[in-house]
Amino acid sequence: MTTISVLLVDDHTVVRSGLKALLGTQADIVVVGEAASGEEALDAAQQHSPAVVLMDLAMGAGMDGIEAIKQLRQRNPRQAVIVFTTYDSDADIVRAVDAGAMGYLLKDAAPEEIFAAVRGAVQGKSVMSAPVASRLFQQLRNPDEVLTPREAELLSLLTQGLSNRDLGKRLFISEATVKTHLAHIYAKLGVETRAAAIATAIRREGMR
Amino acid sequence: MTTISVLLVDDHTVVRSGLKALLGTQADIVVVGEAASGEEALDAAQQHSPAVVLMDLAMGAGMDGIEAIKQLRQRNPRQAVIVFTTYDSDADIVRAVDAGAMGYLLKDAAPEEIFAAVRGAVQGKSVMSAPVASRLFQQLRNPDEVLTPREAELLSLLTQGLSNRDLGKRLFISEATVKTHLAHIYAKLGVETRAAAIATAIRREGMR
DNA sequence: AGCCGTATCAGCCAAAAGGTGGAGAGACCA
DNA sequence: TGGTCTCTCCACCTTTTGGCTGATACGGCT
Repeated sequence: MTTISVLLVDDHTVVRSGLKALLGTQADIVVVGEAASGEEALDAAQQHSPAVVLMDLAMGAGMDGIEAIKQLRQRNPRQAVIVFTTYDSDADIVRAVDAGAMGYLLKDAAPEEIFAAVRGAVQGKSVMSAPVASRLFQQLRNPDEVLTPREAELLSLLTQGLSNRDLGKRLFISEATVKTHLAHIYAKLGVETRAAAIATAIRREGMR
Repeated sequence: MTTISVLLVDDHTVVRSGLKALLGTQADIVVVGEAASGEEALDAAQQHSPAVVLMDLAMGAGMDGIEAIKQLRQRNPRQAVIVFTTYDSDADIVRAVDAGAMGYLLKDAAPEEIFAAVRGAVQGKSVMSAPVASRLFQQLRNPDEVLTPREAELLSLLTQGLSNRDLGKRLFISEATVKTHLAHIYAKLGVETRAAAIATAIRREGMR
């Protein structure tokens, strides 16, 4: 039996410690490294070449999880990345899958779920928590309401309270394009104003 | 040296596991029980009579952390409860302290911080994470930044995504008055736009 | 009685946001 | 090849919001 090497990426020491303890009980899984930020994750991945990277999306300052996934995938496409986060936000799921994530687990997942996800990932199988799966399922039924990756990215910045001008600067697009995206976002979220969009995004989409 | 018995309350298996692993490295601290909900916490506390309860505030369904703290304190006032949660929302901090919490730690706290908090708690000392302390300190220094009841009421409606006109109708005041209140709210929250105010209110003030 | 905080309202102006309609480029797929 | 999706951009216009400077009224505190 081949052992599966795993890299843990989470800015919470407690969570890394917990994952290490849980994964340590499995004979075929070995934690080869830990990282507390996106930057550290890239370094650690380079150094240890883990088969699987278990990564939180929200990491305080610096590079966020999505960006880290993109770069990890770019450097080594054979490395499987599993998202391990607290919230099942529609936008995050879309963006993570888009960035190349192989799985999407919630932090309240049972240990068996985590083990199964790690083992599945090395075989090219996607494993996700039930709530995540049901969200994706719902989106399949109403494809008109699914935000595109770009829209999700914009919405995420919108919830920071940025103006259209700032959004444009941040995303390197014109204010006109920002307005176009916003109009689409409003339609998909079923709201009419930026204020309602933010409220909906933070509450329903779990964006924070 | 007396050992300190601790009960862990968190709906995330990974977090409980991590806390157990970290606390297990300390000779004077023993984890005597775990619970995944407020209800379980009350049972476990009855059974194990721990000196300290480390508790998350957000726990899926059922009783929330604040309510659990109140009941724990009511049943055994000598038991110290330390909040161990992800967010440092003003509202949550106030409510937790009000419910009788002895400390307030964030999940990105260093292990040493957690140990110190547990040891401090049995001696009647309050320990809190730096961001939490700085929030409380800030409020003491700048009472000017506390919202008036009317402002809080308006802010609450604002987070529903209402326009100035709608706010006026809802509160039976003119749009001019709404704008005046908003200007004050923006100043107190330290923001410049309605969007940022909503984002701040929902995240920091815990309005939802 | 005078002061301060709170809540109410007005007018004016500049800036931002939203609505409408249109359009081109690139990717992807049938 | 043609259709569809996504992302990008523009112009024009209306509505909304925000900044500023005022004002009145009520209650509590000194």
